[in-house]
Amino acid sequence: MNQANILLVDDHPMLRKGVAQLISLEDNLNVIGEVSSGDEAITFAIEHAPDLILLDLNMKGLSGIETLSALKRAKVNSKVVIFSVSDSEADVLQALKFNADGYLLKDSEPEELIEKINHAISGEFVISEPLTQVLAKSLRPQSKINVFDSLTQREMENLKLIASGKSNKEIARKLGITEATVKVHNKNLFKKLGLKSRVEVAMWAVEHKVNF
Amino acid sequence: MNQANILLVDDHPMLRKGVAQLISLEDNLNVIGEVSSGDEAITFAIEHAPDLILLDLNMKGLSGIETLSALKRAKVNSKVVIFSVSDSEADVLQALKFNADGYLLKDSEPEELIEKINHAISGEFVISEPLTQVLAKSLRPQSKINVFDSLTQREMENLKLIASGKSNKEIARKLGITEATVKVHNKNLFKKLGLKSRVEVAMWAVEHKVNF
DNA sequence: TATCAACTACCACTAAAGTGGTGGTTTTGT
DNA sequence: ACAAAACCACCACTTTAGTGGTAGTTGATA
Repeated sequence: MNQANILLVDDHPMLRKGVAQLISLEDNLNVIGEVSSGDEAITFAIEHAPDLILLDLNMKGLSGIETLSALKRAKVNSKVVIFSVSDSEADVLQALKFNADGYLLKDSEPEELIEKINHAISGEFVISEPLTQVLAKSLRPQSKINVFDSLTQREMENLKLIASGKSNKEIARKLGITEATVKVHNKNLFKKLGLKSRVEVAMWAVEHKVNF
Repeated sequence: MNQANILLVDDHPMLRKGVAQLISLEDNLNVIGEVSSGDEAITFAIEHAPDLILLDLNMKGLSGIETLSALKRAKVNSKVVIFSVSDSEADVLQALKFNADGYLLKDSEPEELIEKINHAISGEFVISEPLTQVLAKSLRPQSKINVFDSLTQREMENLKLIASGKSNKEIARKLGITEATVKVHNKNLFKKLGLKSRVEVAMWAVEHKVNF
């Protein structure tokens, strides 16, 4: 690849100029477009198929995430790297969920930014280093302090076994009690967690990162 | 805190010496113990309650993860930071799952190691920078190429709704078809995925990072 | 000691989930 | 053009899940 074509999407013209300026200093990178909204980004991307799209998160109109999602749905082949001020867990996770090809912070050092952009173009997933903590945190088990230890031993066991896809009959066999009793524990479990089916219990377990 | 007390756990004496040497150069860090197995680590930790435990993953006898799990179960208050050569996704994720307080690579630069150890002692979760990619990857949706698009539109919709905890009746209403038909789609869905209950389907969806 | 909470167990009943078999429409390959 | 395959829809029927109520045992607490 000679030059990689880049599209900038951000509703702050000044910031676009700054980034464009920075990128234009690299002779293997080329800004082929600057737009200020998600709609424009989608139109432009479909037409010009840039190699990489640097996408702001907080825009008027279509949000960055919506734009990302739309781009992916439209099967645009461009790499899409989020470029945001936000280091909030929710934003980062949502970007990952919708298959962003990277997430860079606006306060990155210019050199780092250029370096990561190059990596992204060559197909690597990139993310600003300070976000490492955020990612790790979202993968670690939760506090477990509240609802969690209001559960009895049996209820806890049922919780885990339900989340493992076991039927009441199997649970009964495994715990050496009757199926009727298993159902009672389930009933109590549901009430404590405010849920109404074993599927919800299973998803609750995932949500709260229960080890089963 | 004047000096932080550190326990080294690794079955390579040479490596322990090296790390101990490095740490002893810092006057706020103090190696109070070196052991070569998980069992010893647990005994020592309970007795001396070190501030931080640097724990190797690949040991003879109790594995690092087993040791970690045992330490946490024993309610040892020490921070436990994994210190390993492995950058494999499985190892990192397992460490997180069992509530490690950090994961550092053995090929880290000495300065970085010291820095991260200090952060860990002050309660921060630490992780070597190269592992960022690993974490991000594990949070991103999967390839989706295989089993995934062998599913029909309806089956896909059912999959998502089941994982959202919806009942067949609710799904039927939402899709504007009868409950009987929903059940048929479920049946086919189960067969294609090789599962036998909606709970398994829900967990499968989580496993494969389906967006629902 | 009286009481409360957890665990166990059983029953009867309702609701929901899952299975086998039918048929009709659209898509695909020959 | 036509058969095969894939998809969607429905019903009847069986199995599993969930609810309400009763009750005996144990261990902790007031």
